[in-house]
Amino acid sequence: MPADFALEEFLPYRLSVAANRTSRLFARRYSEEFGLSIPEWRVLAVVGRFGGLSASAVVERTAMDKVKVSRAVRALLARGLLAREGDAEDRRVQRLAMTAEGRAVHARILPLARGLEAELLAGTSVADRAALHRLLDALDRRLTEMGAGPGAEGPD
Amino acid sequence: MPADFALEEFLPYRLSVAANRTSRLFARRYSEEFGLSIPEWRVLAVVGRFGGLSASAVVERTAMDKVKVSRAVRALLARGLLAREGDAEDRRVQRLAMTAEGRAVHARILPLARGLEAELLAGTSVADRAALHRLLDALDRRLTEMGAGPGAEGPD
DNA sequence: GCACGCTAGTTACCGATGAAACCAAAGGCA
DNA sequence: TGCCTTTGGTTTCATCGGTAACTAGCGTGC
Repeated sequence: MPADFALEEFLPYRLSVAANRTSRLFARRYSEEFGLSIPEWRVLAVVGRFGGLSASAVVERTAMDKVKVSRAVRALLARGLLAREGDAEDRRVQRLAMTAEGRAVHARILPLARGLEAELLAGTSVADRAALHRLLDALDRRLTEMGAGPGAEGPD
Repeated sequence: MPADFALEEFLPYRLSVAANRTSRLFARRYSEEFGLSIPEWRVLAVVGRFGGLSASAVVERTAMDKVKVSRAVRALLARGLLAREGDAEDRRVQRLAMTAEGRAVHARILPLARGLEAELLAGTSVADRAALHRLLDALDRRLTEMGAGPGAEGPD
């Protein structure tokens, strides 16, 4: 059994390092400029795209834990970026919608997010980026087959 | 400002999801079969490869927080998988080495780690994997330029 | 009509995490 | 020598995250 194991080439390790450094960098920017945590920004992003979602629909779309979504929603409600309204047909469900202020913040944070992503990918080839997405797709499928629950988050 | 932002194609998000699902899956296995957390296994891995490291050298090699390394080391010492010995030249430094039992566990966990990684990558092309590593390299460099501290970890 | 199980969402609890404070030992440097 | 900064490493503390337990409402079978 070869003992020459190189942690620095081990995929789970590399992924973890890259994801965490990225998360922290983005978290810092979101937080500095908008006072949003990553879960909050994610919820805002999906509600911004698909209006009238329920919290559990957000859970599906973001792959975040339901507790984390619940907390993020509470924070966004408290800050007046989201509003919610009980569903008439199913009284367990609360539908989420952006407020005017929520839309404003969303519109301002989007370019920041896209800009950071572009900066991160600057200098990489289109082919490599395509391969990356293919591989991440494959990984997602594999993880599901291997019985890894959803769950999406590191430190915020 | 297009509002059609697709979170599910946003790189930081995808990275985070993939890394966290992977970490959790691996953590479960390491923990079930060896009672090791991911930080512990990482420390064991680097000490297994480079003997006689100091804790701060481990920090550099693993990109983990020094506090986390400190805790992982303590746990490994307590379980008798590592031993340490003060450096003669610099009395602040404690050099880490594997015990016989540490080597045994290391030897048994390695195939598990490699096997899981292989399973994760099953069905992906060599070219895509190469692209992935290229991209992760580029990302690391970019992150450093963009002022993201090291830091490596999500939930264990 | 009502007992049972299921889903939406929240709360409670506990372990993990990391920033910052801290201690001890080195290393300039005057 | 004495001071001041830096580094190795641990401890503290506030925060975050997830599992599990809980409440409320829906729906099915009988």
